[in-house]
Amino acid sequence: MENIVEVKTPIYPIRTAAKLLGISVPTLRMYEKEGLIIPHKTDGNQRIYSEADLERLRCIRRAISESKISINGIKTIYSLIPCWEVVKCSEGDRKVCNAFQSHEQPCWTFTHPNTTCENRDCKEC
Amino acid sequence: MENIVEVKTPIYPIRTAAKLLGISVPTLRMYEKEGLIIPHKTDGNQRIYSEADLERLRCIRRAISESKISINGIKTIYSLIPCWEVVKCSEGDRKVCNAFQSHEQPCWTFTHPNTTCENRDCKEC
DNA sequence: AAAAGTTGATAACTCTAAATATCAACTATC
DNA sequence: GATAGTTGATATTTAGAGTTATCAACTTTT
Repeated sequence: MENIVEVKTPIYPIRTAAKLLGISVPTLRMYEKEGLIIPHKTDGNQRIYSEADLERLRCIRRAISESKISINGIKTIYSLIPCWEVVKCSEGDRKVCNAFQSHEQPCWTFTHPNTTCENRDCKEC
Repeated sequence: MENIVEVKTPIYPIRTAAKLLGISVPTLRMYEKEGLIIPHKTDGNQRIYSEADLERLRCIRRAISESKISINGIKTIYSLIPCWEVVKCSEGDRKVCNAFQSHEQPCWTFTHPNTTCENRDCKEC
């Protein structure tokens, strides 16, 4: 448990994260714009990445550079994850869930007003 | 039932299929090489496409041109389809199934020796 | 058996997705 | 308050995926 808390703690500013990943800052911001990652932000609206974020980004990087999967492909793959099976949300929740039927975007890019998922955090590699 | 048989009947030679899809013959052959489609072949090893093949290819075409999903992305998406849930194959079958664990290629690009799937035909859009 | 269409393989081309560079305005740090 | 780093937005570059062209050998059709 200790461990899980630690890897999720936001510590790296964008420049450091970029350096650790071997990519540029604009690229990192672009991944966020595409909805592939959602880092923590400071009160002043600056991004801070956790160790878990970096791991997720390494996974994305591998998909792009090695597996030759396009960003839209990754988005679609993420959107195929049936998060409702993981979360076991209610029938009622599903009816108002925007993510339940789309395959264009990962579930976490949608808003989940008034559902079990409101503050959840999904992922997969 | 009649209908299903009809759409699966191979009728179009490659040139016709290419024209109907608005793409070139080499492209069509490339999709096959990538494992996205497996058309019927004549005794003389020439491809013949069914109406169902064309529909599948239109789906692939949309994924590439409109959704901007790379071919490797499509392959991965196809490989994520849990065919074993559709087919309800046995535990024994799964143990010898090459497709059961990989996410690099669609299940139908693997050989299925001595399993329920031996002569099956999967798809999704 | 001649004409039209096919095969697989290789080489060449064309786009455009992905990455980067650059900017003025803002935030953090010392 | 000055230096370093950030933000979002736009413009530019580039690497290579996707497509097409071309080939001699083969198949189909008439």
